[in-house]
Amino acid sequence: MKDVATVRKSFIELWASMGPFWGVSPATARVYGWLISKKDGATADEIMEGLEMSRGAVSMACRELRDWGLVYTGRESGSRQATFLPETDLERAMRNIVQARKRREWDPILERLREWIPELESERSTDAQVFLDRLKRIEALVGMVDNMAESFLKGGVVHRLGLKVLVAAANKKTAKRSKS
Amino acid sequence: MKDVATVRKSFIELWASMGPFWGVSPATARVYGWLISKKDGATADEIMEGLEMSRGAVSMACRELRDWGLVYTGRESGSRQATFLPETDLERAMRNIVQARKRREWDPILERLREWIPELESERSTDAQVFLDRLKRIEALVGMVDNMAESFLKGGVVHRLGLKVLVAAANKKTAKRSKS
DNA sequence: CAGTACTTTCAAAATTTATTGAAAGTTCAA
DNA sequence: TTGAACTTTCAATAAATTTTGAAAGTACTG
Repeated sequence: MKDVATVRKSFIELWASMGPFWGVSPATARVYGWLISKKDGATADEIMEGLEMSRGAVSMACRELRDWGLVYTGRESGSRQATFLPETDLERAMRNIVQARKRREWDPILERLREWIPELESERSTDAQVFLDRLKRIEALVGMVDNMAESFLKGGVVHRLGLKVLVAAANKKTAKRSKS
Repeated sequence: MKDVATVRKSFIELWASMGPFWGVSPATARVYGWLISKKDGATADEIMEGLEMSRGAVSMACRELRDWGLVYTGRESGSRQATFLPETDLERAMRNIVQARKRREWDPILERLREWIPELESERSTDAQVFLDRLKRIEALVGMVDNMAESFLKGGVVHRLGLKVLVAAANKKTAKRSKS
């Protein structure tokens, strides 16, 4: 039986290692993980102490988290010190991240792909035609993922769609099992 | 009107910048992008020349791409030199990557989350209870994404699901427009 | 089986990215 | 308005990652 502190520590490290995947540095992710694992919000000083980070690092991390909509800044009355509160609705957190990254990274990609296709249309060489064909396929695939992301952002697709997929997957498994 | 060489160059740089997102280094992604943009496969020397990379770098990149199932090694008869051919079915390429990353990164995460939950069940403090509750929510969300990935890997969900989503999104848009 | 053509490895160098902490900036109670 | 309390910034430093190329390894040909 492990105690809360041990699990918390492991959890925070796991969360930190997932940071780069979501587009934030490990230190930033660590702060979010730490906040999630605590009952109440925390001040910069508490975070500093809890994670052994410098004041500057905590400040940077919290600002980034606020930009992502993963942390809110509260203010205890009678104090000047800001209190940081994590977004605990993880689905909303996920949506925030997906939305921001889509805008920053995905949309420009799609735009550039769509720019290039007409530019190659008039080229005659086989080489150009093969390249054009591949660009079109890439555009189609990227566009589709884009549409899925769009739907996800426009409301709880996670619920509507996730359930459908779950059921479909379950049915498939059963079907396969009964065959063999 | 831009020529093929210009578009190719831009495309390769875009592809390189997407590399880290998929889990490969920019140099590795650059090689794949270059291969996709060419009609035929290429030898290590041709890649070296085309991308101004060292022999070692090309060798590393191609090995990594082969590990991911994104490049096949052919051998021209009468020559000792290996020819590298890209996987041009991008949906399959995507599936290869998703599968590999899921196994390497996602599955261990889920496993650890599921390990921690029972360890906290017996803790009494409010702090532990709040943390436990959040872990459970995370587990549910991660588990759901996992199921979706699973379905995607088990066959052309991209087609089945992607179309549904597309249609749903289109319907929604229409509905909204007719309201306002 | 020896020679040559090609490939892979890996330690060192270069580059990129993340972190720190001291200084500048901001806010608020009095 | 002032000064203390707190926050942010950013240049310097540290860490991590990527790239290179020379040396070692492998396999094909005659």
